Amino acid sequence: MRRQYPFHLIEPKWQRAWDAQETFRAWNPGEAIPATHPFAQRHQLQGAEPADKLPPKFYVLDMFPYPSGAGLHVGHPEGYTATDILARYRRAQGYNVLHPMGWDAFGLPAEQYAIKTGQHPRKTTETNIATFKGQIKRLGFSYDWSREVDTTDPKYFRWTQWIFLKLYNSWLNPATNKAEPIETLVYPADAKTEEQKRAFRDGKRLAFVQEAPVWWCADLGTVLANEEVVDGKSEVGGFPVVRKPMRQWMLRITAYAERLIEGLDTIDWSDSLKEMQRNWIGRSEGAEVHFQISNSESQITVFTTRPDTLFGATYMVLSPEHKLVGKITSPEQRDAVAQYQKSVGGKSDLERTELSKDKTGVFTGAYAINPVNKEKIPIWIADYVLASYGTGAIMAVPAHDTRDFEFAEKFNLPVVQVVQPPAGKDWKGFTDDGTTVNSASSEISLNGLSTPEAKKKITAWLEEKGLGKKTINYKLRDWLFSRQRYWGEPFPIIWKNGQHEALPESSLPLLPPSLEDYKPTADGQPPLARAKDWVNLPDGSVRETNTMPQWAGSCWYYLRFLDAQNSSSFMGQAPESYWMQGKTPGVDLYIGGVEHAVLHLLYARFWHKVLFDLGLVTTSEPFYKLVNQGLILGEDGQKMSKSRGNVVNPDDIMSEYGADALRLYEMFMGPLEMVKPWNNKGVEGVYRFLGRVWRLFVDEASETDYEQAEAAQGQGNGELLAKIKLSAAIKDAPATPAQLKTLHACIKKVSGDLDHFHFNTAISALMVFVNEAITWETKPASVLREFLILLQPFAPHLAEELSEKLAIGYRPSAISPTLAYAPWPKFDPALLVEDTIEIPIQINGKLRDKIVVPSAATPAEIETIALASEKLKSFLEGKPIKKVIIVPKRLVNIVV
RNA sequence: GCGCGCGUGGUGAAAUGGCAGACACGCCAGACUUAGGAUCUGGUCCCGCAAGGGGUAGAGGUUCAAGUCCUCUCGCGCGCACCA
Repeated sequence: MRRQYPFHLIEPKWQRAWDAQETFRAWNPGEAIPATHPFAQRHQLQGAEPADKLPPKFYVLDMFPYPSGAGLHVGHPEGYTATDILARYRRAQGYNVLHPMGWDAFGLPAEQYAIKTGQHPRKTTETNIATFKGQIKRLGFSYDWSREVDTTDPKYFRWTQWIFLKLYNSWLNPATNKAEPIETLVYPADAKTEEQKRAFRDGKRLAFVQEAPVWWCADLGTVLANEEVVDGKSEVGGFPVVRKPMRQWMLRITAYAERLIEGLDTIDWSDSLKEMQRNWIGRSEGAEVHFQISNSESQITVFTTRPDTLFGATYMVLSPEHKLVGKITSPEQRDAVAQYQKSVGGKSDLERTELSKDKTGVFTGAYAINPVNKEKIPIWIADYVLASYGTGAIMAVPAHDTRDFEFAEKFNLPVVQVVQPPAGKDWKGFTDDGTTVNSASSEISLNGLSTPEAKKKITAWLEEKGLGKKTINYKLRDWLFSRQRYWGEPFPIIWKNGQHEALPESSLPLLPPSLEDYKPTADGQPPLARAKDWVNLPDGSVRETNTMPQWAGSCWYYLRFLDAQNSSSFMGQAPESYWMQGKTPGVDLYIGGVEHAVLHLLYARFWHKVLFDLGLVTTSEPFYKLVNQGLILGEDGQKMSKSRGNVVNPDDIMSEYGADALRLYEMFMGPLEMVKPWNNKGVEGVYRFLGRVWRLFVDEASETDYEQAEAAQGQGNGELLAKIKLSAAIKDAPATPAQLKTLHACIKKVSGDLDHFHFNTAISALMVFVNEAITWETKPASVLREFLILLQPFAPHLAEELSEKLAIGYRPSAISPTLAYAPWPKFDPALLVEDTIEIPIQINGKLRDKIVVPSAATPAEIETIALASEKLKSFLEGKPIKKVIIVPKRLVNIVV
């Protein structure tokens, strides 16, 4: 396609101008703002101002990217453009806008590249960041680059390590339900020796060490968190994972389960996203019930959400890993049990779930006593009971639980009805609420009670008898926080005589050692273990050789942006309270992919709550409003991937159509949250629109001059832009009422749509304006200037260039260094009022005619005019009018 | 299986319960042109020459009025998935 306008000169020109001026620098309270800065001029600020003299804040954040070697794909600019448009819109409205960008740069690819080539991951990371930054800058986003952060920069991860120490040195006080410094811990009376106290203390820390079965991924050479394992495979790469007991650092996120659920009610996220988090946390209310084992001292405790069905418990099941299995198994069953345990243990979780259609299990030979009716019920082990959930043991009520029912059918175990379903439903396998039956002993009867009533009554009875208690269980597990990798934050921890100990804060940052070889050691030790000089300290203690997961750096980067250069603290109190307090507490708008719904967003909320408890931040939630942009598919409607060959490269699009066209297209495709396919023809469409905007403003003859000069001199001479003159149709003339109406309809629509993130319809409103304005013989400069302010958030380069030309032509004194701080126009409803309006007339809801009435017409007048309509005559003939409905200014409906 | 979301032209999509299809792509016709993958003008939901009729996955319902609200069915997408 022929070049519609010289974006190849315009875009670099304005990007350089913004850089030189630091146009988008956001100012903290107390920072000296140069008088020449457009922000100071717009708000008449005199240098350093306290928070209460600054305009209200607007913090708009992107999920910062992992700078991969592949560079940007078209999905990145989607969210980035949306936030940039809103940043520019709020800036024009007079907000102090914080819009930063940085790099989530620790991660596996750089490390794997290092293993292959020996190149230090630092080098790869720097190269990739440079690539990403170049591409992002080419899009003309209004980021404050003075706040750029890089999670792999020691000046940054120093504070990641520092926050880890805060976690390490804190515990959750159940009395206050808040994290407190570990010093406030009250030791139990039986912890007398320092050793006992230490064990107690280490068991309370929010960062603690656990020897536990973890997901080991041999291909990645590391363990993974539960959340990083999907369908029994690693989320990254899809490699097999196996359960393996290892010593690991854990973070006690489970202590915050309830608050992580409750906090969702205070923030503006989509219902589906909140639901995903709730599901992940997986709260369920129920009861723990203790079952005495027949002929034994031991008890089995189970968790159930249906204590009301206790009378229907006809057997019990332990998970194969349950610690009582060995103890209670009868001699006759010992071989069978051992064999079953072995076969299950050898299975990966993938195999376990894949084979789940068919239930398996083995009888232990032991019996338990049902506490409510004293019946002796057999104890089985089966892998459908998970070791990691609840108590790892269940009471089986086959009549009213699908899984138990399948198991009972297969192994011929008794099925006893205890819930009566509503009429017409079979009680076998009925799992919903009903009426309790067959549930009475000499001590208690639940018969006739509804399921919720029965739950309450039995739970109270169990508590009274000491046989159980009400319990809340969560699916959420503690966060496995260590990785056997090189390219991550080293733990500021040393081991002395087998005990861990924190390094002092003053020793941070703790840098990773340099290595020749980045592979884990042959005996499965993390790569850091290769650096003997680094690991072994003079006093005989050794350093922790695990590193933190990639999530660590992204858990708090939004806080570092508030005060990115601070070298004495992770961030200052004053910037924090200015940027995080406001009409919306926390980040005002956070946009990113839904793939972070349960990982990053849950982890970051958890850290934030700990920091809140410790008084280090002032809001209980980090991200007030969150929007997930929808995935962009390839032109074939399939997910973009190299193997399908349907990947669209933003660089190619920018070379051919310019950054403004790419920005505009990304937003014009459809609603931000929707999944939508790419269509190159669509890019051409918005590109043509930008061309029309260009031609609305410039003089054709002068453009021909420019084109000839460029053809003679070669491309790339920005000076030539000066040859292009403003169109002679643009005059410093008063606007006609019709022109003002067109403008103000556009102002209204664009403003309202931006308030609701309806970028696509806002752009269509801009198109409507241009389609109209291009027909005007005389184009008032004042109207066009207001239009450019509306266009600026979407296509900033073009808007700036045309604004400059307009200023040179008409108000040389008003040449602003940028349009970015020009006040957003206010629409005047009075200008939109029409003298007459056209309203439709319906008969029985069907459109029959349209009439033109004075807009001030009363309902009675409208009715008179409507009934006089010629067209209506044939439809009304012979039919009595029952009713006439008049909606003022909207429509008339005649019911006959 | 459970939960959530969505079904509107040839395509991407618009539409506080009040004129369905704004805006754009594509297509058709025309103008300007040596040329057109540029630009401009007009047309474009379906049936019908027209008058008119039909139409928002399907069936029912509420309403003067339903793409929009309610019930069921079907289809698609996403998430969770032996969580007791």
